Amino acid sequence: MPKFLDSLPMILSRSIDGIMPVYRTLFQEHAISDQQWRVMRALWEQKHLTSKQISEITLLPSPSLVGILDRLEKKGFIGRLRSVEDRRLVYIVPTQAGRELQELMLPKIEEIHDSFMKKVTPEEWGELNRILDKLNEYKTTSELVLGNRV
Amino acid sequence: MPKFLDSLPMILSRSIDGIMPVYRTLFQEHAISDQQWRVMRALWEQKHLTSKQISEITLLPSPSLVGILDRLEKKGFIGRLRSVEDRRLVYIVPTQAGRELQELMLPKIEEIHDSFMKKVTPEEWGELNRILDKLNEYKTTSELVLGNRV
DNA sequence: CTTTTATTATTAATATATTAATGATTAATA
DNA sequence: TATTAATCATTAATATATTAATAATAAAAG
Repeated sequence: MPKFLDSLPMILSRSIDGIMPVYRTLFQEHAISDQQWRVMRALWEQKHLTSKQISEITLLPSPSLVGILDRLEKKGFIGRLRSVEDRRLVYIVPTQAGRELQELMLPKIEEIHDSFMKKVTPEEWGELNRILDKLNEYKTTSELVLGNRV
Repeated sequence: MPKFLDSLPMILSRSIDGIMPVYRTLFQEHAISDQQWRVMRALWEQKHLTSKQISEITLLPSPSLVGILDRLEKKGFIGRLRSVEDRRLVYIVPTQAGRELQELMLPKIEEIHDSFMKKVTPEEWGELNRILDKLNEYKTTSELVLGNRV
């Protein structure tokens, strides 16, 4: 009988609840939210992205993204550009102020990341990734055939 | 230079995004939310709890809890009882319908839990918990003295 | 005993998540 | 080509998260 607090959703939630405040201190210094930073961070690695691509990269749901992008646009960190080849697409691009924010924040984000990496060995970090991947693997064909439900 | 997608918040978010839908199918069959189930589940293990205790156990923030409890009360799954010894406290108790819901859902929740447990070895499960705990350990005194920021 | 401080649940304001639906546009098909 | 189906961004409605504040009550301090 697994205890509630030891269930998979709870151990992951506790972990996130412990980790995010460390980042959030930095976010608050720049008056942006977790989600808003996720978008800016995604734009760092690939200069311009459609709304849908951002959703896939950041894991932020499309309907939420509309408001998040609205607020980033209002703050002057991004711009929206309607595509001419496919008029359904909207390209999101960082503004000058957006790029400055990225360059200001990214080093500190990496500092925080490093501070977490120092808490575990590289082997442990690899194990963590591998185990989480295993937990998220889809059921195999044989399991399906045997009628096992998830 | 750690890639955005390999950062700690992102790997945990991806994991949760992969795991919760499995539970959510069950939740939807009973027309309750993740959070509403968390509260009912907490009440299973300890028959009556104050709002604050529920918040600590479920990791749900107190202000959110007010609405969550409102909706559970409206659905007839819980009741609120003002304490007589300390009139600041409100005890939350499952109703008959609430207990029936718990008994209906808990076995299936445990089935889902078991299906996840089958994906990893007991050693891996232990490792996962241990590594997550390590990542959430507070900085040591020596780190603080050395001026290392998190 | 009175004033101050803490605690509990709650409200308020804003941001985000979830699910379903929609308008505009493009791709696929008859 | 005309119609149908698919895609993208968005809206809408409701639920939850975040942060700050508040009313009621209790505990602590003077």
